[in-house]
Amino acid sequence: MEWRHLPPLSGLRAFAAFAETGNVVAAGDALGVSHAAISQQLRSLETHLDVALLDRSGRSLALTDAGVVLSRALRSGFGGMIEAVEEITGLRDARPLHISTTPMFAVSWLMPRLPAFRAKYPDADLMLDPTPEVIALSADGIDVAIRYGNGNWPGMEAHMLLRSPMVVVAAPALVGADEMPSVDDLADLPWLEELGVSEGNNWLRRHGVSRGMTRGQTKVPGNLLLDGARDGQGVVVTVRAFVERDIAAGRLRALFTEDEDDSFGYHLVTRPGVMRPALKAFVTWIKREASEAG
Amino acid sequence: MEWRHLPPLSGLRAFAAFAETGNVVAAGDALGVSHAAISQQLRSLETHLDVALLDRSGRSLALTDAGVVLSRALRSGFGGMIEAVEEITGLRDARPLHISTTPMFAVSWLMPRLPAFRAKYPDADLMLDPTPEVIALSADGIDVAIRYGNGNWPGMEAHMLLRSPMVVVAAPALVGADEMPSVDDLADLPWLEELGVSEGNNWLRRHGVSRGMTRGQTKVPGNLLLDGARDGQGVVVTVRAFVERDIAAGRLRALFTEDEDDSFGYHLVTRPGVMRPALKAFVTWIKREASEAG
DNA sequence: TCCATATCTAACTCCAGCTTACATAAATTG
DNA sequence: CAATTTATGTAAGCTGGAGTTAGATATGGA
Repeated sequence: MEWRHLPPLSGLRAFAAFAETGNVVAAGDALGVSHAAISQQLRSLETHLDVALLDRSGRSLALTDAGVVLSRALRSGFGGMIEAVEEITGLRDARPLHISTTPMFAVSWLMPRLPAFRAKYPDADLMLDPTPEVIALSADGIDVAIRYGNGNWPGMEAHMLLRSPMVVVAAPALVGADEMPSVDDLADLPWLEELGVSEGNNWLRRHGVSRGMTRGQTKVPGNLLLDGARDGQGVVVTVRAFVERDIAAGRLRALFTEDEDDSFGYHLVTRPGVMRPALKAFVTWIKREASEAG
Repeated sequence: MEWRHLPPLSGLRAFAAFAETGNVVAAGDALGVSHAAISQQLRSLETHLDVALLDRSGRSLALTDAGVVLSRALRSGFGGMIEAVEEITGLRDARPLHISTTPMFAVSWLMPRLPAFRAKYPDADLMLDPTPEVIALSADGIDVAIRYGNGNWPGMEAHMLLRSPMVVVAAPALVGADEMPSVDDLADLPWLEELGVSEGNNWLRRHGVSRGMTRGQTKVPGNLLLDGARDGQGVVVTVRAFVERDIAAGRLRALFTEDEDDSFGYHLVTRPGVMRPALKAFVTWIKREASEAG
């Protein structure tokens, strides 16, 4: 280990806290010190490394490219350390299982099944983080994440829970029951989008759709998205499995189904390594639950 | 990030250095401080966490289970930080590519091919670490490892270079040219083993052989192993691909070939993420080299 | 232009973390 | 079994890193 290359650790800690919070005051709060302390540490770290980590134009600080690289390493580095400390001091056992998922999956799949888990493992405490952003598992104390994708998360282990393509749907009230609207028609219709990052928005971005159609978009909270679609308030991009029954019942029409390889779907994403008992129980349970549902 | 759970960083650093070196004096040298400083840091870390990290019975310190857990997290945590710092300060580009491999593979496969790489990329500096122990790539600044296994390294990306089972071989001079020796006969023959951890020793351990046959073992440096086998000095466990020609020419006889699934072989093991240019060149080159050889 | 909201700087304080020197304890050896 | 070697532990004092407070400075928006 090349310890000589390791800068003063307090500077790294301050920088990591700043990168996490985005401003020096909040970083100071996070570490329990004053904002001036953070400011000094940031400056001394930059002079020590002789690398610009922060872009000081403007009244707030932004990370440079080098700063982003460093902050990522620090986030996972300190995160792993904190995790290990929690592990050996027993803080981790006492803490509830943190499950990160998207609002869409939480509402449509996970929450209806949770009572069964609670019944089977009454001792396990769960904590759902329905945060749509992709996060580094170890840094935030997340035990397991459930994400839509093709199973390729570098450094992570993924297990398919629900195989399903993306689909564009709308209520017959909006697009009519018979004729298939053309692409141009779709662009003229109102669209409902989920707030923030979500499966649907990722799909739109991947297909470069969002740029072309700035008009007629309505941002709604994820849990209201499907209700809005059924209600004819707009066109929605979502995961097919969640609207299968609506389509069958005629409440929604599938306007376009993504014909990707069938590796896309919701995956259980965990870190390699040993799992604590509560996590193991949850993972085993959800895998069985998924295989029975599929 | 739960910064409250992070102990004083100097204590963690001292502990990591101690875990790496195994004694307080060497740890002090590594960090450029006195042994007393390490000793104090270790003690204060233990009292801070209220967890026994060190077993103080005997005159030297040993890690407890909790200590091992923590040290692993620290090793990879600090390692990643150092790596990121080297990255953004440009120290990394200047440094030669570090390739960790086993002596067996280095001698039998890699080194004969290296001149071709040098000819193609004269600017790239290489550094072979023929260390048999499995190491954490990021902590020691290793860019890529080449290891025998089934491709399952959690958190790593593995690419098959040379598919081959293990085989037990000996010279006809030792076991005769015709009759196949029985298992009991084998136990009576002298065995050559590589020093330290190696593919062959791992195989022996996996099969529980080493315990039963303490007599007649000779430990030799890896590069002399095959010469000794051809010379009739003992029975050797090795990777079949390296003795294929010796077997065909009658210099060695295959006494037993492992009939495992064909996922076993030498793999190129890298960390997920972006590679620096020199590494990318090497990886591309060695993959092509391997596919042409196979 | 003024105000709110940021970050930066200066001066001062203090204790974490270091060094040196000595103590202690366990293996090793004659 | 005492002497020696080789570890780690402890004490005491020094010093600079890391923090605080208070005030300066810069930017963006009303």
